[in-house]
Amino acid sequence: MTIRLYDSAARQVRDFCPLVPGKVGMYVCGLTVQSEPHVGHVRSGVNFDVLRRWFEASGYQVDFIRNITDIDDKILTKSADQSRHWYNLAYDMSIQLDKAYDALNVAPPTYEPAATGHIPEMIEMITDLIDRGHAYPAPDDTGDVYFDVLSWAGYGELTGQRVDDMEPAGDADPRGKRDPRDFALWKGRKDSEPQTASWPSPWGPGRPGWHIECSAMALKYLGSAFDIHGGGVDLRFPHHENEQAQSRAAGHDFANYWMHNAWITTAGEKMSKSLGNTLSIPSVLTRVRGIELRFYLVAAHYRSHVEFSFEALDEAAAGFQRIEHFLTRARDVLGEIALADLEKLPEDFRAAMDDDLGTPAAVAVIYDEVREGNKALADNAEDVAERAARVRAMLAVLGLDPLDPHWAESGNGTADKLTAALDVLLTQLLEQRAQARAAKDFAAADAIRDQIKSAGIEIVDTPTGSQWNVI
RNA sequence: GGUGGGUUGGCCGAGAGGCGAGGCAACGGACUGCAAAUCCGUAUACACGGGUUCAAAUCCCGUACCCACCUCCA
Repeated sequence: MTIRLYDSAARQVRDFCPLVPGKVGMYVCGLTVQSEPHVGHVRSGVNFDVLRRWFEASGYQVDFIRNITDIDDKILTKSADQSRHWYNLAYDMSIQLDKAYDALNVAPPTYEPAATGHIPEMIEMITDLIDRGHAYPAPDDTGDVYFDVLSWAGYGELTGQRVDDMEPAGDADPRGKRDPRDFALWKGRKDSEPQTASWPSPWGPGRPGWHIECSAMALKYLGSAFDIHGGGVDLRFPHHENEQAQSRAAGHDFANYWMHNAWITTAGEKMSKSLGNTLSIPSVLTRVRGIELRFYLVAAHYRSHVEFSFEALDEAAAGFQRIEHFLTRARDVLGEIALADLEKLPEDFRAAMDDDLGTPAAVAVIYDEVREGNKALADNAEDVAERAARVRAMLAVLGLDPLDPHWAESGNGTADKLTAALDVLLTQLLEQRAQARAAKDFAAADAIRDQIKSAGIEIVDTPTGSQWNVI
């Protein structure tokens, strides 16, 4: 069975053929840590986490590099506005980002390199580009170094654009450029910028341009050629176009496949422009749990534009709870639920995932299994066990297994203790209600049920007795 | 101006020539003391106009509207 992926460079779905059999090297552009992470930011994290998990489930050994860019124009501007050190802002935001990823069960990558830790590697690559005639230091005294776009015939091929149709790059003062579309590899330090934001280089003190860090870090950790490069669609141009141009101009094959996830918008606007912090991860998590937000993101195809709404988010949460309830009831019957072997994943599920990560169809398979499992709950424990194990395994591939300890609310066992304490109290109440029902004192029975419900706990009556769930 | 994507039922969201993905909500039924949960069933779709075809939501042509990128962006 072959995994097929949409390669945005080829603009079509291609069979995935790894450069080294059994191994995958993937590089994903993480964030520029300049503001609090919101729902849009983490979509990319979740989507590529699912891809990574599917590769691993399919038997690949994955080397997954996801960088953070911790120095750039915006970090300097914003930190100055907030009267704080730029590195404090970047560090603070990277901590927030880690928390957001953790809240959504986005597994840490193999390594998360930061741009500022790789200045020598970047300088080396820039030097190489100058030696090869594809870059030049600005002739003025700015200390800038530019990539020479016209010297590289392949420029524009990733995004299917002709250089003549492009607008000039605005990332630096254009006076030193040979061509207005040339982009900065190195930015000479300006007097207005903090000393701490500059590094020595053959061209004087300065800092890296925006794109070079990814080329340098991908080269260092994944080698001259690697399998997959990913990121949000907005990065296709200029970021990825420029990365590919500079890496190939420096003699590297670079990425074999390019994958881009689509946007999440609100009210038709992309999130980076709108709504401030109302859609920050901590804020959204006051409304739904992390696992529900992740389900919302996974239930849509990664290349589909998602129009975010709280109504749709609530719907997704309700839908996910149906899956969870099946597992809860199955566990009550079975004691515990095994995790099915990956070879036993339903064929439809595998086929959906192999087809360019068809998570919507994969989720539909989970619902089919849940429906059949719910039926079996009445009289066929063996069937329940098999189906529940498959549901868990499918959810685990999507990072959505509710029984994964990652989702436990606290790491110190408090949640378990509280659950045990509640169970003691509720068992007594349920016993009282059972006696009332047996005596046909339904008013008393319903009063107990209402009281429990007002505490946010629902009662599920089954032929073998009553159970409780926190709603 | 250049490049790419989209418009599917009350809502979300798949699919890509023939059998109505799935979910949420709604309605009817089963179960229940009544509910809840669960199961069974029901209805409501492919932006518009042409064309190709035995057959089009799907392919082609045209139109409308929306969105993204064109050097800040996940």
